[in-house]
Amino acid sequence: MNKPPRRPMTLRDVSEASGVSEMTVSRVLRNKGDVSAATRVKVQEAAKRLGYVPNRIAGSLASSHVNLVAVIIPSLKNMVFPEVLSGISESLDGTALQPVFGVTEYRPEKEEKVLFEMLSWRPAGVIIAGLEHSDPSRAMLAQAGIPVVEIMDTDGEAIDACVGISHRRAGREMAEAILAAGYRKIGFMGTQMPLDHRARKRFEGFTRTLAKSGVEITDHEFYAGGSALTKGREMTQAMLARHPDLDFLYYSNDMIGAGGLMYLLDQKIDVPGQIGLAGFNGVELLAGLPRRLATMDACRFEIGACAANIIAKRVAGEDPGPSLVQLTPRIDFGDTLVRK
Amino acid sequence: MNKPPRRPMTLRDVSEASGVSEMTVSRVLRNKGDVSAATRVKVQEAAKRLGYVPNRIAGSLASSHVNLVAVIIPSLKNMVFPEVLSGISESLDGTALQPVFGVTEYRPEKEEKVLFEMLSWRPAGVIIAGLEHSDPSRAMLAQAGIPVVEIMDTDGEAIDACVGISHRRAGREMAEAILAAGYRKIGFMGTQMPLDHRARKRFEGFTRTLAKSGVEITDHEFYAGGSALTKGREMTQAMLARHPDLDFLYYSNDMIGAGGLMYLLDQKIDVPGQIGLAGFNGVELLAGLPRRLATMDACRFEIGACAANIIAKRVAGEDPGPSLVQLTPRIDFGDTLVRK
DNA sequence: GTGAAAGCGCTAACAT
DNA sequence: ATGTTAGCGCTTTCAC
Repeated sequence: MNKPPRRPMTLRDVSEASGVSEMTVSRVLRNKGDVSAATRVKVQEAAKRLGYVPNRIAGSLASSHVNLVAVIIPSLKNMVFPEVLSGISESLDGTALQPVFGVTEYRPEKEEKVLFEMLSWRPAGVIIAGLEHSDPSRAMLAQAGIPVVEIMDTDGEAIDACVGISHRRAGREMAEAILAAGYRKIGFMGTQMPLDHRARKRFEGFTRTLAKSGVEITDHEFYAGGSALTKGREMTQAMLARHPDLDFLYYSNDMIGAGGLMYLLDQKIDVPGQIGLAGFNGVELLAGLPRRLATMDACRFEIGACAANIIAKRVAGEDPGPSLVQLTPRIDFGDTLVRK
Repeated sequence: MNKPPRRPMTLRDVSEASGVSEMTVSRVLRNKGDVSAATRVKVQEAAKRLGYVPNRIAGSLASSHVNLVAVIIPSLKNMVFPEVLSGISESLDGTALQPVFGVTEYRPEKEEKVLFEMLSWRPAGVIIAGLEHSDPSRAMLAQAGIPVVEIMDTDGEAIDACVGISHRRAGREMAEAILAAGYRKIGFMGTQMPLDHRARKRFEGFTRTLAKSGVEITDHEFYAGGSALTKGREMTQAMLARHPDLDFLYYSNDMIGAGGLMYLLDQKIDVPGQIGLAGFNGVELLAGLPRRLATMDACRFEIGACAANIIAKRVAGEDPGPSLVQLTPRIDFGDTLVRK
């Protein structure tokens, strides 16, 4: 039985074990340059036998190439972001690039910290949620000299590239659909998140469009914490108690919308006859509900995949295509938003 | 307007800008060693003005200290894992350590690749889901000379430390509860995942315990892909069509369980009078459903937090506590598993 | 309290 | 096809 070596293994160990120079070992392990088949085999065997794991820290320092892509998102608790990550992960799968994730909790200071931390590893690119960043954050991104893709939102000024949807437009289109369907007494429910700029923009797009038609939302409520489904239930109940004459409820996400839907069905309220409903995100989950909630897909997976693709292309020196990719989600009317 | 420098900034730039030696600049930036207040201020100002971001690749190579913790999980699509990540992330928040995530898609080869990739960054520790790994993976982990915490499952042989629950026991306890409640004609539904060892162990614990009481499951079905809620619906419908006399349905996760519950409620079937139901995971989501599905908490957040804690303690040289932490989830009977 | 020298483990560039 | 040399940007160690 060999004890595991205390000193981590180096190229030199493989070199000695195989009787081949460090340089050639390095070449074999990276499939770079011409190496004779015989040497190649000798080296590979030695490396495998020893269980050699290269030290990328040294490698990256020497080559000034890093195969990391920094990905910065607000949260992991909202399924939206894991889905974006999946898109990134899958899109990067064929390449040598590797995603590294950081979470900001919707806090600009935390974003700054995480960004600094990640940039200190000199990643090959950055994918970051949103267009709103502190000045130091923007400065860091601009200075980094690497591709930066801001994702999820296109309403604003991008530093470099941008992939997402217009949340103002999403709010606007939902408002238009609701008005077109004949609803007029409208309530809004959303998360209490001053720093969730995308939710804010949807809300703004929504209320402004209503205003243009002379409609003002009758009631609105914002929540924080707790199970979204439960909150949707509770808020819906409370809002209808305050305004029994409401004929439409727009929810800033599908989860609370689903909660509201469940409540209304429990109460035997006619949906969408008496009250119409809509959410946002197009979460796959909802497909199994008794009635399909109207919603709008946020293109989460696609956004991740496309952003990663831009980074990969740029790193490879290929043409990454346009630096602004605006996806245009369509309304899914489901069963809860229909002409009265 | 200054153009962003093409050559990334180094300590030397800060040194020159501040008139202080590189060495002292380094000390200031790391709060190490004695530096006069005057010099400290000079350096900090220069660093800030220039927007200097240290190069941790060089730093880590020189110091052979890396502040990364590798976290390896099967998937991001199942909310369970983002929750574990949140636990890790929060637990590491006070420390200098930073989590780095890799996804295996439940495939041992991919796990091996991801592990190799991550170990090549010489992380300070590894947190990895499950106890089942390929021989090369186990060898890498054992050789790495860093703390390794295997999480989520305690049924097996850990390489180093282990934090999780016993899924066999979870299956067993659920079986016992179901039998105690008087149910006898039992159906099982789960994911078609030969490589999801935890689901497999729950199933084994479940069926073995039933067998001890002379009960064999009447029917079972495994699904792959699609919306879990929808699948739960469909499978439940199909299974009841095959066996209308079933009196209990055990689902390997809460999502398909919720789908089943919705179907049964739609059909006006008496739950839990005619049929009892149980899921697994304790997903917060379900709190808003019309009836609370019986379930068992998988302690996801807690597992992540505890694992991260062990790594942090070990890295800090403190006592990490016992190397096997077995959490014991209790059954939440909800409204769907009650004595008949 | 500060600085100079050496070297972390690897790879680019240049031999041979 | 293989080896040699220099150095990536920082920190450790030791000197002052």
